[in-house]
Amino acid sequence: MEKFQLKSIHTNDDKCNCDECILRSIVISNLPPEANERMCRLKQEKVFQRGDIIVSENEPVEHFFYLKKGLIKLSKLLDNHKNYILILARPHDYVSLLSIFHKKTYNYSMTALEDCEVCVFPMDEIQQLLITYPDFTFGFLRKVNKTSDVLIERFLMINSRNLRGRIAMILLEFSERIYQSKSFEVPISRREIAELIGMTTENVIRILSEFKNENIIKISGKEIEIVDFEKLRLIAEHG
Amino acid sequence: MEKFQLKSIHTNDDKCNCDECILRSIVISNLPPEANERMCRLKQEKVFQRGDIIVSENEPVEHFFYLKKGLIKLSKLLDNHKNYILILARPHDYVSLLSIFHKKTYNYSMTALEDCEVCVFPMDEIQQLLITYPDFTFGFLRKVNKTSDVLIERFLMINSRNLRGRIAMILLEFSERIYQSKSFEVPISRREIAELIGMTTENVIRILSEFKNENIIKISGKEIEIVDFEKLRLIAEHG
DNA sequence: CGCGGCTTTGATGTTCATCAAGTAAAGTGG
DNA sequence: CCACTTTACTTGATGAACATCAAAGCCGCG
Repeated sequence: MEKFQLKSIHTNDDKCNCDECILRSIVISNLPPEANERMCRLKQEKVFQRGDIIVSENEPVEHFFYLKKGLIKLSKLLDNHKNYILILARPHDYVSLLSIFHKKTYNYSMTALEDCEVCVFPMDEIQQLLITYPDFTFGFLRKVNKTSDVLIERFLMINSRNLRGRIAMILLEFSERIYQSKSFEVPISRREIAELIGMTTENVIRILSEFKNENIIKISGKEIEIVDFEKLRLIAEHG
Repeated sequence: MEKFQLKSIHTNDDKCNCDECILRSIVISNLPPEANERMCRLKQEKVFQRGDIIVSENEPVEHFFYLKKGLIKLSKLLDNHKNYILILARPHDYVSLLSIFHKKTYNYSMTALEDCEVCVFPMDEIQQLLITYPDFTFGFLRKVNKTSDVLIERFLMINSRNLRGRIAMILLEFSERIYQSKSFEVPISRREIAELIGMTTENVIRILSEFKNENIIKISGKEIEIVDFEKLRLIAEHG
């Protein structure tokens, strides 16, 4: 468990490229210019490397994180020993909004699965902005709603399917949502796949092998190529 | 499936008892008086009877509902044939906030499990209030965050437990969270219990019988009394 | 009174976790 | 850089947990 290293921080006060920022364009679309400038001044850009923990469950909420680039996993420890991965998230996904407004500590951990660029804002300043600009708050409200809906729907889907269906789902998720490519390098271990879709590591491996033998996918190590989308979709649908 | 009957609506323009309303005291604590009055004017109180559908999945979002009194179930149809109950909710639980700000249609159905009193506000007026009073929006933000956190945690707990653990959990939930009593009348059918904790009706019944034979609970029909909280908690913990 | 939905119990088979054991890969310290 | 340890991956065998199927009793309702 590598902890977030101070050395990996890299602040760029010189150039502010917030104009093209997704955060700005989506959450805070129609804010007055001075608010944008304020956001921009508050912002610290940090770079996290694959494997770095961005935030840890139970740490005090002192910053709001916006994932600008990269891929992260959102996870949670349950019953003090079992780890669950809730979802893998890309920049648009706003998982960092999930519970920060009602708890003083983070409810979930965020870990970088690729090298990530993250915008970090002091939480108290964000709260100040929320009070000042209702549009801003409203944008957050929408995002928070959407984020949890996606999570909930995913849970229901996963749990209503048998193991083959779950593996099919996650493979399609990698291909379509995360990488937009029929071949990709799985960013997590087999054990983590298991934690993500609620099954054992052994069965993850077994079913991946089955799919390989049925010529649905090709595997070499972490590299997977989807060969037969039709079959995979059928397996994912039926459950 | 009884549909929401117009006859069951009952508007009380005469007396406005919003002063003691939980919604007001929690979400909109420090609003100026004129905002409270506005909320009060907008409000329609409606009464739903046990079994009434308060809102249906996929209906357009035109109202914001606040459960003032009673008990409801939040449910969702998946794959067009399988029904899932997400959670049972009491007035404080704000499940009506779940997805209304990012979709034009309701994402979940709400059904009255007891006779319910519900405050209904026109959605466009709520949005107006949100724009006008940032505190109001911020209160919502906190509640939305909390609501989804509760749901997510519950999902993880349920799915990490075996069937006996799940039944134990739900029994404790009834006793402690919903009724605050060691004996209660289960407000849903065995099949609905199954839909709530992801198992089959038969096994719900079987395990309830086991618990009865092990002198953990007493059952007569829908009436359940918890006899041995210790054992039940052990079963719920271990999973 | 008969029908359909809810409840209950039993028998059966499938799905899945667990255990075990072995290989490969990756990190660690001398 | 090599021996060593640990972690990840893989396959097979076994049994437990759970869903499914079947059948019957119960109750409310038209």
